[in-house]
Amino acid sequence: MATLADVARRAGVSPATASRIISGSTKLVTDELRARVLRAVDELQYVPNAHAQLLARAQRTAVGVIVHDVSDPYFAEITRGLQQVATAHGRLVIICNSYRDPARELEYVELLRAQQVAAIVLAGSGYHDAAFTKALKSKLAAYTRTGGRVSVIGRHELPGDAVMPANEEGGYLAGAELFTTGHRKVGVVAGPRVLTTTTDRLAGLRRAARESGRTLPAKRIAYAGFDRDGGAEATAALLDASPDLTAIVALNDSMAVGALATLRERGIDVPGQVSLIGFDDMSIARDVTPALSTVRLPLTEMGARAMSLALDNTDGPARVEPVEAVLIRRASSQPLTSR
Amino acid sequence: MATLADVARRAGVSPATASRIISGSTKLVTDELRARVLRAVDELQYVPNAHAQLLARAQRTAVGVIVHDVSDPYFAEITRGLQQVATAHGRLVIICNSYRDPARELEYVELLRAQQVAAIVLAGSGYHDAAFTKALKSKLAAYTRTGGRVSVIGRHELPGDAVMPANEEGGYLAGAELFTTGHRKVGVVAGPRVLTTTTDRLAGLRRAARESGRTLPAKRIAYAGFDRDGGAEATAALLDASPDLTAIVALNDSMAVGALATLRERGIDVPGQVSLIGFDDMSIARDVTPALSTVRLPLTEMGARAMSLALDNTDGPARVEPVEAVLIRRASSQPLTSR
DNA sequence: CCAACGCAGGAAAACGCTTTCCTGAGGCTA
DNA sequence: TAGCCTCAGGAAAGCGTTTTCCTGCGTTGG
Repeated sequence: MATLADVARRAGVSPATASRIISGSTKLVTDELRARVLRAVDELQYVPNAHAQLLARAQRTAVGVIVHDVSDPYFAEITRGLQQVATAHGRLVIICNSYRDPARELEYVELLRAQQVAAIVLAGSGYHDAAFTKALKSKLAAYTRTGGRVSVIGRHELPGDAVMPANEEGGYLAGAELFTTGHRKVGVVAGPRVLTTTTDRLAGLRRAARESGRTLPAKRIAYAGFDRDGGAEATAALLDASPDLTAIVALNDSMAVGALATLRERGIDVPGQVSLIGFDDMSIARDVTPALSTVRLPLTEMGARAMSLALDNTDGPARVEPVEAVLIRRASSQPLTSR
Repeated sequence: MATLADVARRAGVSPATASRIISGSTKLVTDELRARVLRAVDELQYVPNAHAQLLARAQRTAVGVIVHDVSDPYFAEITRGLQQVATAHGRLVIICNSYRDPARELEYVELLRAQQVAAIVLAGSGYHDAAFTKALKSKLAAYTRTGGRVSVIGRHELPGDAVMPANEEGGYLAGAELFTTGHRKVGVVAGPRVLTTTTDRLAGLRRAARESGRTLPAKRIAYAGFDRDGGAEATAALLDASPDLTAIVALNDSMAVGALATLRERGIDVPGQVSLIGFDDMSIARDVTPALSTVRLPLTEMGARAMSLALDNTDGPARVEPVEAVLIRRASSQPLTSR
């Protein structure tokens, strides 16, 4: 691997001069030397060692992102927004997949700190796990204390700026849509109960039920993995326990797609026999049949805003940016009365 | 930011000893000192500077991956495989999105080289662009010359090991399925013509046509972006140009989903009036209605194998691992004769 | 004609760590 | 008791950059 010293030697200049030319310092250098150095760079195919640079200039440029899984479309969308803003600012982003493992999440905070990132964005849902939250808090605090910036999507209990999707409100919208149009027995296909996303969305559904004088008994809530197969599985469990459901809310669109598969498999017409509402409005929602009613969250924008917060290092109290949820009516749900 | 020196001072030992304890050297150290150092680490919330470590031990540990876009499900799947293997080997992976911009791809090779990655995996399709390919080749050669490893998915003309999906064969399978069951006018919804993936798959389709004594005239091939909206757009163009098509092949599943949307919009029954075959067998293929016939490529496995190749640094000639394509028959296609 | 100044370029310190090499103390054998 | 070996721990030399500070030359102005 060619080093700066090699380049300097070949060009017959000092490393100092070579460095100045290569990394564009403001200091003036003759065109003559400049040309010699650039030629040497070209001939040696020299690329500066980023780690040495980082060590020498005390300037951190990369940013870190911790998500549950980039290949999950939900996070893919968010990540797209994060990337957009980061690249616009000339920042490299390091993406870490925690695969919903709190321990791994903790490790990644260390790793990003070790990488000297300028900011860390936590894009995954929070956990209901006091010990873990405390540990995470302390690690993040240590990081911010040394000048690192933190921003999170959701989970307000952490230090740093936050982008707060209206999960509760979104759950409420979905619930209200069903309960106010005659549905009484509504099942919920829910993600893991340890995730705050799950509980927040559920809380909204409960509020909607309450307002319509209904309830959401435990047997009408099935928890499973936050993906397609989890949705299929939970829906099967739900239908077995309460065959008389007239509507199902899935707590994200992936699960809703799984629900659709199970319903189709059992020959249950959607929305004829059972109405279905998803959550997130991922692009697949338009493409399944029937098209999925869902609660839209502007995922890409959420990512972009979280990164903007992380990169904007003005002091001051932690900022919280709310993000609105809006109900999208499509073909998979209908009033019960219309039967 | 606490440094190793701070820890050493607090523990009353030399930096050498502290380093040995913290990064687990084989050298023996008394339990007494060990305890003091670990306590200091804990109190100071010390995390070693990864860049300084990298500079000191001349040992590269991260690996780089260049894809078109992680949030595209095709690459998300591949990336999942890449990550799995990398994490199993204790490697950090740096993901770079080129967004199908050759210039950016070139830049990222430099960047990864600067980051001293142990290997670079190129997971995006190749381009038909001689100047670019030459530039890329030379940059990669400079990298391998200094001990870096390169592996690519597809595009065999680059140096290094390769995982070669059977794109041509897959195109052939899709084409044969249609041409041998009575379809004569088959349209193609294709990705950008500069991508080798597009041309390889098309070549397979052409071969199938030829074998059945048919052709694939230019007017029955519509090129567009390799995503859902591109598929919708290309399908519209195709139908306008040739209203008498009885089948369409989309060169990936995202485009197929877009095609489905356009067909539905125009009230054209699938597969009643037009048969549709996609490519890749992404999970969405099962979930649209009708379920999509498609050519399956084991994407996650391809990623895993590419990373394995990249990480296995035995010398020798470049290895090429072929990956088979298999036709999956679902509801979106049927023989023409059955009408 | 000399002092002062401007400016191009180099020497060397610093960044935070690892690791080789060295030191000195203790324990063993003869 | 002398000599040697073992072993814990420290000093210091890197790793590849950047950057501060310094040098020495050529200009300029008085």
